[in-house]
Amino acid sequence: MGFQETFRALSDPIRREILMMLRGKKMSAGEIASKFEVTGATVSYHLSLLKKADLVLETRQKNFIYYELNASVLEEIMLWLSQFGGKNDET
Amino acid sequence: MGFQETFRALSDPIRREILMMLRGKKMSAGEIASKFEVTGATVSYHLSLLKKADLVLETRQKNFIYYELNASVLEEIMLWLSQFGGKNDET
DNA sequence: ATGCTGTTTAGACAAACATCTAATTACACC
DNA sequence: GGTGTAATTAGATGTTTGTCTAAACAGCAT
Repeated sequence: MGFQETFRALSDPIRREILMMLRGKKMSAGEIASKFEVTGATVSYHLSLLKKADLVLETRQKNFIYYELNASVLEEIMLWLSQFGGKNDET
Repeated sequence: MGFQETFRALSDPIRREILMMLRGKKMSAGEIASKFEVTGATVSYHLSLLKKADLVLETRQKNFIYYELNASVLEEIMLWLSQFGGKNDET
């Protein structure tokens, strides 16, 4: 919890890419890792940060670990951002 | 430009606080710095990052430098965030 | 030109980050 | 119990970050 962790998590391109992949469907760690050039260990590290920031949820099944998006935190961020003029409020 | 810089800029509590201070009114660098415990040099460093991320604009006047909010980049961020379910789209 | 005030830049440094390789854990299946 | 596959954790390493002190720059006033 906390904006610090959330924004930091969102600051890395790999992590943003992971979140985008996760729109709609769950994916296993290996499946996610296969989409990147970096090692599986590195992707695992990124997943752990996303998990710590509460941006993804994990569920175990067989010996796979599936990740899915948790959009609720992103909505909090949107809410926070909306305090800055939001859009065209004062036409 | 780029989400990397923007999110990174938003990840620091001091920088978020500065942005909130700047809602509505311009403030000089010294005025901003006086609100924090850290040195003026440190605040200057944070301001430079905010400026680089295009989140603030500066205007010089006398020997003061005034900063003001530039909300447009924040709106881009909101737009990017809205791809993640936005709200309660699929009731 | 000299000095004063506001602000930034330079240099140093500890802490945090992203990445790798190697080792370890966690399950399932034979 | 042993083997194999999926994934994480540990340890090492180079880079980036946030902070400080001290120095430099920019204007204005004298």
